[in-house]
Amino acid sequence: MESENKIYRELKKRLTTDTYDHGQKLRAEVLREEFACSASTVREILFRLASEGLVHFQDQRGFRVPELSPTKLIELTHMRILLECEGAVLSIRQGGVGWEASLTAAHHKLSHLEKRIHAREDPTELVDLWFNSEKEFHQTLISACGSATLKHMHSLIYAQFRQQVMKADRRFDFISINIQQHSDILEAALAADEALTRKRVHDHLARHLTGQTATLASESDAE
Amino acid sequence: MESENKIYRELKKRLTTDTYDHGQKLRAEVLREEFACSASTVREILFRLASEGLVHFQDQRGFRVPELSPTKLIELTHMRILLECEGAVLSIRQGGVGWEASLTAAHHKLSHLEKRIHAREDPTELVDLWFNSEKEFHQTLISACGSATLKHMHSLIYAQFRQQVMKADRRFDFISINIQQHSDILEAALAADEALTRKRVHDHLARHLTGQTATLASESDAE
DNA sequence: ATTTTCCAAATTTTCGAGATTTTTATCTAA
DNA sequence: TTAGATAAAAATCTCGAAAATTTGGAAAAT
Repeated sequence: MESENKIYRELKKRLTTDTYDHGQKLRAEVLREEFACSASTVREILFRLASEGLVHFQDQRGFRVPELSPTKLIELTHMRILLECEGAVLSIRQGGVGWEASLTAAHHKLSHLEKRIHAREDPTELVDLWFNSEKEFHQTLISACGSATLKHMHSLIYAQFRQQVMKADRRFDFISINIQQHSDILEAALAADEALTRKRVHDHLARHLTGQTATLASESDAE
Repeated sequence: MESENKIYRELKKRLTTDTYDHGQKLRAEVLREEFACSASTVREILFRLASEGLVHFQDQRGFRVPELSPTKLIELTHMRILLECEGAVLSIRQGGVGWEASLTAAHHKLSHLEKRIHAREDPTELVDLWFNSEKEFHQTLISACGSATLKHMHSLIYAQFRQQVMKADRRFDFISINIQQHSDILEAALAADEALTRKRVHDHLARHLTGQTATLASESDAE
């Protein structure tokens, strides 16, 4: 009987880091057993995740991991660009030295990790670390925007975005480009160049705007 | 035993149109009785509304209508400006004649209603109609943006915004200014003037950015 | 061979009661 | 009188089982 919040976090993590397949059914009975709690508790958590967009709910037909959707990914990317540009610019204006320090720190950790990934043959073990570091960097970028609402919206969008790309991102085809882009964003932000920051955030995310999901490898065998 | 979705919609309506007071406790037992369903069903719906930000949940302490918060209102207004400007500009680019027609229609209905309100001594009966028309106009404004995600985010923000101002808006102190501003937005949008549309959307919402909630009248007696 | 109908199994949804926690009221001591 | 502790009351949370719905497959009909 784990604490409800623990189960929520564990499920959210699974839903955004490749444990489940897109389209897979989430049977309440199975999860109930796995987490040693009642079906109602699982149901409650699944509803919560459903209204965050991380699981798909259909009346009388239960819960599923949302399908891969190129359209959805493009929309989520647009929203990320909109929110992160706005948040970054506001942070530049209001953040001060404390924000610059934490952004530098977040970038340093991310950069270090990305270089390790780049050097490795098989970076599988580092995937989870990367998910966390990359998220932290982007969250820090907008952390001084002054709006809890904007940050909350961003975290909702980011989680759904992550869910859409969780399979593809595991291969790190883009890692060397990414290292450069993260540095570029840091540079522009520290220089307090608002227009340049916007451009670089946009460019960083632009590769998801094409519609080609780049999902070649393992196919998702639903159910 | 009403259908779950019906209860959800009814509760959402109450939460955004003045039926409840800010800070009021939402006792599961009371609602259970009122809607003739089980406590678990009510609980489920309240959780759903909680993750939309329309009710406040505290572990072991139940659910409440969120408190009035000037800060929150400012943040929500910023988000509305951000989302509506983006959505309107995209709609201008992609909408075509169909969109222009429906925006004109939505404005016509809203305008007609606002003139009736302006003419009346006591517009109380028209409040609910206005809530719907005003919402429809702003939703139509962004309806051709091409992003279901953006529209969904906007509807989340709009509902919370409405909840924050539901008491103050009932008095319609602003109605004559509003009539003009809605016309101005329509005009700029039909002229496909992106910058002007942005400015006018901003100006329309700017009165909520000051922090003065203008809550003089009835005080919210919690509990 | 294909479609339709119907039944049984599996899954989801609702429910009310018992366990746990918070809140309120009362009592005692400083 | 105030503060703290204790007990009673009220509310929330968890749970498993009953009710309702969907799904899968066999039998019947086209």
